[in-house]
Amino acid sequence: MASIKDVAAEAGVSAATVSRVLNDHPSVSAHARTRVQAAVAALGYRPNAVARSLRTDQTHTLGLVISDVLNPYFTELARSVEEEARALGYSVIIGNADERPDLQDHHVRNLLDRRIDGLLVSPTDGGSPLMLEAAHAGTPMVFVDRWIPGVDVPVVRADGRAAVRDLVEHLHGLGHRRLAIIAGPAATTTGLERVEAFREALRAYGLGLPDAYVGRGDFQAESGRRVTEGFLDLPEPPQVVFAADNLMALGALDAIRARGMRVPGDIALAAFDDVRWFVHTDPPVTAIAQPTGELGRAAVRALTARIEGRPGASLTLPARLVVRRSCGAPPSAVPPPPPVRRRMP
Amino acid sequence: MASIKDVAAEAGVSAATVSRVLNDHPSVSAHARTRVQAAVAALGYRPNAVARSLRTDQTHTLGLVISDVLNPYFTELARSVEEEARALGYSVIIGNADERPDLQDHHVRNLLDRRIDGLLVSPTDGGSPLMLEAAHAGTPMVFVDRWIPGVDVPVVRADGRAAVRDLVEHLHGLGHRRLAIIAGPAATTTGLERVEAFREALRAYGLGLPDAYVGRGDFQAESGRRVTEGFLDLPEPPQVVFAADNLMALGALDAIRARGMRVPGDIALAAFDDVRWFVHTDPPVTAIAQPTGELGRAAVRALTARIEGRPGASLTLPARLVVRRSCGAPPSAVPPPPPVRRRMP
DNA sequence: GCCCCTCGTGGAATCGATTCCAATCTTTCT
DNA sequence: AGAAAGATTGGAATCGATTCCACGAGGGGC
Repeated sequence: MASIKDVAAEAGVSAATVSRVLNDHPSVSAHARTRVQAAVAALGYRPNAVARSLRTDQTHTLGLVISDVLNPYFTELARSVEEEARALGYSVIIGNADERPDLQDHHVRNLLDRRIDGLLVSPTDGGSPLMLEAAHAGTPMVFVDRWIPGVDVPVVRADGRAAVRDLVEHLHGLGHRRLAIIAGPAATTTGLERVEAFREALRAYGLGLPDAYVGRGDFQAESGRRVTEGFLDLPEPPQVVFAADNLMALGALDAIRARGMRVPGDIALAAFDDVRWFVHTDPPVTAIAQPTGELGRAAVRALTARIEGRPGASLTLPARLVVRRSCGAPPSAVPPPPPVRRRMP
Repeated sequence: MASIKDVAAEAGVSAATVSRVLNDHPSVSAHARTRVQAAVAALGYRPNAVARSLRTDQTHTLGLVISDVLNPYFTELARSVEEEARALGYSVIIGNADERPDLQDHHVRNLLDRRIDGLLVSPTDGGSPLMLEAAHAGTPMVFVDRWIPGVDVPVVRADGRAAVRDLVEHLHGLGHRRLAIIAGPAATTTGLERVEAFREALRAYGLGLPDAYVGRGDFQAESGRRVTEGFLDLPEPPQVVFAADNLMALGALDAIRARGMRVPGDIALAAFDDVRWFVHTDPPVTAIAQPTGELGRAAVRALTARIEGRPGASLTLPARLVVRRSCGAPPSAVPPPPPVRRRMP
C-alpha cells in the first residue's frame, strides 16, 4: 500500500509538502498542490490512520460499551451514537458487555489500549477498579443510561419517575391493587431507581410493595421468566407485573403464556423501555418510552465537548408512558378515580 | 500515559528488553523479566496498540459491515462474530450501512484506512468500485449472508431453498393458493434468491407467481407496509404474504392490522429470518430460521484463516422452517395433500 | 589456558505520518 | 539597490513500539 513517501516521490516534492496538502495547510503553492493531488489520485493513496494517530495522539474514535447488544434499546442507542459521532467526524467502536462485568472490563481495557479519544459507558455494575481508574486518570468519559454514583463523569439519561407515576395511576385506575416489579440488578442505577420510583408512586396511592412482589432479574429475558414464575406461584399472585426492561417483559410473557394464562385478562403486564415490537405482541405492551435517540446524540455531544476541551454537561430527559392493551381496559363497573397527577404531554 | 521507555528506565533495562518481556520472547533472563514485570505493575503500563500496529502492520482487528443494526438478525450475527473473534484474539469494529450504499462505502473506507486485518461484509448492493477494488487488492475478505457474484471472496451464508419448499408445502397444505412475496432489493443476492426459491417451490405445486404478487421492498419495515397495502388493494388480494425479512414482515403486520384484518383469518403471513419476538407477536409468526450464530462464527473462522495465510473456505448452511400460527391451522374440510417432500429435521 | 559457542542485552533502524526550524526564493518598501 | 518581510519548501525529529545486528560475558571442550 502506497505511503506518503511514494506520493512525495511521484509528485516530486517532500513528504512534508504532501502532508501539508493533505491537511490543507495554507502555505502550499498552487502548483505543488495540484501535483500532489494528481499523485494521490494516481496511486490511490490513502493516509494510514494508524501512523497519523501515533503522531497526533488522536484517533478520532469513540468507544461505546453497552450492556447488551441483543437488547433493542441498546442497539437503538448505539445507532444514534454512531450517527451523531459520524456527523461530528468521529468513528465509534462498540463493545458488548453482555451484562457481564468481566466482559465490560475486557472492552474498556481494549478501547483504552487503542487510545480512543473518549469513552461512552452504560455500566453493567458498580464500577470496576479499571473503570474508576480510567475516569480518575482523566480519560474523557460520559455515562449513558446507567451511571456510577460518586464518579465525577457527566451522565446522560432518562428520568422515568414521572412516567412511572403515570403508569401507576393508569394501573390503579384500572382497578389493580397488587402490583409487582421485576427489578434489574442492584449493582446498576437503573436497577435500583426503577424500583424506588415504583415504590414511591405506589405509596402515593396508599399501596405498598411487599418484598415478595420485588423480583430480582438481570435485564435478560430468562430472568424475567424465572421471576414471573415465582410471582405466579405465590399464594396471592400479583395482578400486575412491571418489568424493568423490555427483555424481562418478554420473559414474563413467556412464563405467563406457559401457564395458559392471558394478558391482561388473568394478569397485566407493563415494561420499562418501549421497543417497536411491543406494538405487535399479543397483546400490545404498555411501556415507558425513553427518548433513546436523543440520549445517544446528547451523550456524544457531551463527550466530544469534553474531548475538545469544552465543558460537557450532564443531561436528564423525561421518559413517557405509552399506554397499550396489556394492562386491560378500564372496567366500566368501577368509576375512574379522580386524577391525581396529569399525564406528561 | 507511561511508555515503554518509562518502563525501561524504571526497570533499569533497555526498551528492547521490555519489549521482549512483553511478547514473551525466550531470550530474557529471569532476573530481567521479574524486574520488568515489577516496573510494568508499578507504572500501570499498557502497551500502546497504535504504535504496535504501526510497527507490526497488524491491528488484530476485524471490520464488520452490516446492512442494518436495527435488524435483530444482524445484531445476532454481529454478536456471534464478536464472540468468535474475541476467542481468536481479534477485536471487531462494526459499521452500520443502514441499507445505504454510500454509508457502506463510508465504513469500508474508514475500516481500510484503519488498516484492519480483514473485512466481513454483508453487502447492501451489487458492490461499489471501492469494495471490488479492496477485494482485488488482496484485503482478506469474507461475505456473510449476502454476497457479490463474480468476486473471488469466500461466502458464508444460509441456503433457504429447502426451507422455502417446506414453507410452500405447509401453505399449500393449508389450502392457500394465491401466494405473494415481499422481496428484497434486486441489488442483493438475498433479495433475488428468496424470490427465485419461492417461485420454484410454487411451480412444484403447479402454482404461478404473477408479477402483481411480487412486491419490491428494501428490507426495512416501512417498505413491507407499503408493499402489503398494494397487495391488499389488488382486485384479488393474495391469501398469503411471505416477507423476505423480519422487518418487512413487521411492516406487513402493521398494514394488515391498519385495515382491521386478522392474521391468519383474513390473510396469512410468513417471514424469512426468525427472531425471538416472532414467538410473541399476535399471532406468532411462521418463519424460516437461519443458523445465525453458526454463520457468524464460521465467517470469522474463514476470515482469520485467510488473514493467517490458511485457505478460508466458503460455507453454506441450511435454514429451516419454524411453523407457528400465522398461516392458519389446517382446515379440516380439505384433506391434506400427499407429502411431496419431507420437512427438514 | 585458549577458543568457540550460546545467551542476554542494548543501540539503532524502522513503520508512516506530522511539525518545528532553517533555508531559499520572491516580493515589496524605502 | 539593498534590506526586510513573506511565501514555500525540505530536512530532521518525533510519536511508541518491534526487531535486526553486534557486542560482551560466561561455559564447555580440547
